[in-house]
Amino acid sequence: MFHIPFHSIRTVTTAHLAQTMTLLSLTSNELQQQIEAELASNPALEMLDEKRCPTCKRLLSPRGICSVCSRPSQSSPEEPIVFVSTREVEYYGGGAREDDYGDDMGSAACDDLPTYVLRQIAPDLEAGDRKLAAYILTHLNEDGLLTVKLIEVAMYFHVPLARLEAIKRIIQRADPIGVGSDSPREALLVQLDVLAENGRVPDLARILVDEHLDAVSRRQFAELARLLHVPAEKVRAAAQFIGENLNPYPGRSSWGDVRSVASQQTGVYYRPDIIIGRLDDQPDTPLVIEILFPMGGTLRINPLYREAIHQAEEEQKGPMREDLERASLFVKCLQQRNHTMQRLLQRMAVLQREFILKGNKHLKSITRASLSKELEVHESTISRAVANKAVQLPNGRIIPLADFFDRSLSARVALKELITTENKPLSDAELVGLMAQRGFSVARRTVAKYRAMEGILPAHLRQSSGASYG
DNA sequence: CTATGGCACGGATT
DNA sequence: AATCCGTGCCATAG
Repeated sequence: MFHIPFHSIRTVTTAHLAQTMTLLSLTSNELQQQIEAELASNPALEMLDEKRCPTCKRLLSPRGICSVCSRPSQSSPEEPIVFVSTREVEYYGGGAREDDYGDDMGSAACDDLPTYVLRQIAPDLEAGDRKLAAYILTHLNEDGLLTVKLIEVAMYFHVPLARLEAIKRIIQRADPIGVGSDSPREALLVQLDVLAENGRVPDLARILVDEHLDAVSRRQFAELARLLHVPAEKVRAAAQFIGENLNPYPGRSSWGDVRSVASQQTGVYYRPDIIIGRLDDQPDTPLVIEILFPMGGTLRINPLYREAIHQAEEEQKGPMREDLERASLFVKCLQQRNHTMQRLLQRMAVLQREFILKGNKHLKSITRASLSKELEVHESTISRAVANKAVQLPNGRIIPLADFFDRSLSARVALKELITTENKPLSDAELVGLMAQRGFSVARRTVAKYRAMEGILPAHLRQSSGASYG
């Protein structure tokens, strides 16, 4: 059964459970819609203005306390700070309706991706440019790449090419970064630019992507090293960086079939629901985990409405009571959801600290079941809480929350390392031995599967990446 | 004969 | 109860 945290046991109805469960599995933008709908249909609910912390701009708790700035004297940096926040949720939710986006979007009732991108960039565009952007966005293929030439669009609309190029540049920097590029190469370059602004990027990466993408994907590191007059090791490192941080097909990062497409699972994802950062961006400080709440302000029951019941006509009282009941249920469910998410992430951050800070290699395989035991909730609660949510890590990467439970990720990373540093192509059977040494006991067949997932060719088709003489 | 990929089964996960 | 994942067996390619 469903475990309720002790302090919130009270009027627990089945409706409560059902609604909490559904709310739990919602993304923050879905939650936003849910809340908006509820707010619109139920007069007993009201949204208080948001109050923000003057120093860090994060949302204050109803009592006016900022979770970050006035945090209790943290005893250890291991303990993460977890809180619900609205920071950085900058939807163009205001006046934007679908019909603002122009009429020429074709019959293709836009997939998620075009609308999603358009929402982000709409505020940055003139009204006229929005139409152009919408047009461009409807000509993306499933990989998120452009299927028309800008020059054609320019002729079609009779606008200068430069204007379209400017729009394209804006699109490319929107969330699945690199979306709207002409080629995987261009997408990668944009991603590199953006990453370079936020952090360090191997200097080789750019030239590799720009001029030698083919060779990189064939893993001809030795030749590249010779060509570029740099150590092979640097080439490998840069190539690895590219593989881990960039995604040549920005569109493929949508939910669902992530793992089936070989080597695409390290993609760029959509808007995060959770942001993990470090306090003041200092190393060795507690992790700050923000569970994004899609709307500013605090949701509560309208006290005036409660008053109004007493003065209402007798036959009105019934329906009004119901409204009130629904409202308080909804608020409770929301609190419940936030509470669960907080506890979940709190625990998760402790368990997977290494992974969060140092990357895939350090992922511990935790199962949802084990976590549910620790937190004393039902397994399905964890499942729902984890489903369909994206986390932004301190290094800026956005991954599905479910990746925290990937049983084989660290094994795959190890495998990739083995292969990229091999001197002669190793057969799957040989890899089994090496993997065992590193603490991964897997079957030969499984090595083959991991290889496939990472998009690594079988041994006999692999270029020797070490010295050409064996 | 060796290295791989396909299919299918069973146990774990959801 | 449905689905996913690791693995064993077998066919096939080199």
